[in-house]
Amino acid sequence: MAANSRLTIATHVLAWLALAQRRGQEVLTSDQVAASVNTNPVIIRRSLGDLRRAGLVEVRHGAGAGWSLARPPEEITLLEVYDAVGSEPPFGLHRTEPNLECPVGRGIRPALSEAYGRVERAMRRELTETSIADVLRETLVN
Amino acid sequence: MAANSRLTIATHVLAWLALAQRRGQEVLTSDQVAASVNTNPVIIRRSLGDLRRAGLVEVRHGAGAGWSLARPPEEITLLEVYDAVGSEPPFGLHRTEPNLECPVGRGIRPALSEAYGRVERAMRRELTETSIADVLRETLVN
DNA sequence: CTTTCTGTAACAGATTCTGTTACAGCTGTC
DNA sequence: GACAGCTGTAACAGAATCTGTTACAGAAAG
Repeated sequence: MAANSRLTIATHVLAWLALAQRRGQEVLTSDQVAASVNTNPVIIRRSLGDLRRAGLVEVRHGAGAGWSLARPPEEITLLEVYDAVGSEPPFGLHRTEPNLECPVGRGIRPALSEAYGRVERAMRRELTETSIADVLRETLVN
Repeated sequence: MAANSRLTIATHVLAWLALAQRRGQEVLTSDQVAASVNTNPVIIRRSLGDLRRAGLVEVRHGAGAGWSLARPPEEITLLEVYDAVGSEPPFGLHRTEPNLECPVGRGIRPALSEAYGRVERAMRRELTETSIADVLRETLVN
């Protein structure tokens, strides 16, 4: 499967908004953001819509419209972005129900759910450790 | 995207082989495994092929053919299974190259690679903590 | 040599993601 | 209040991937 790039796009958008803000530019339009990400403005608006619903960005309508961060970039973690974009969990259970007459088929789904839950918690814990400000700092040294 | 169920299928297969072995059944055919997972035998053979290439199972040909674990189930971790089935990493970078004339576009890929690397390492560390024997034990109490 | 099952190719259907066009709706400014 | 600028979202196309299925050549035990 093609890896999911939604977290990447959303993080790119937020980092760019953070930098623009630091440079004194209050808002950016989806066209301006799209120019940095090098994709279609609608893709950016979809991503920004996710981020707005999660309370991470604000939008201004009318003339001079555009987007800005709703919170300081130091306080926005990658976990919030991850949840905002609504990615699928990394592992899925069986698509078709296993044979419930087999002892393994009967009990494996709760067993795997627990194991997968531990892995996802470890992943989420690590996503908490990086903020948009961290990403921006790392970005600008490269 | 539909979550990837390859790790689930492979783990199911290994747990079933482990239980059969404990019950004195030396080998299982792909048809027998498919009956427990409730899917097509070719799906199982594809999964078993991955596991064989990783050295986790052995195959016997000819009459009375079938599959068996190559190592004790206590020593097979979910990380090995995860690597064997060759899943995509959970996060992908941009599909199209970002705008390199933008400071964010220029530096964000290495920055994100590092952050994603930390997350994947946390995930892999946690996958090491569960073995096929653990999964089978949890499965049988349910 | 026969039988049994593996290994893999080829293909169909479903699903998902990105990218694109199009257009209605909101809101400052004049 | 009309206009202009940008958002929000629907609709659709193309590419990619995954599961499931059929088919068949190949290996090896007896």
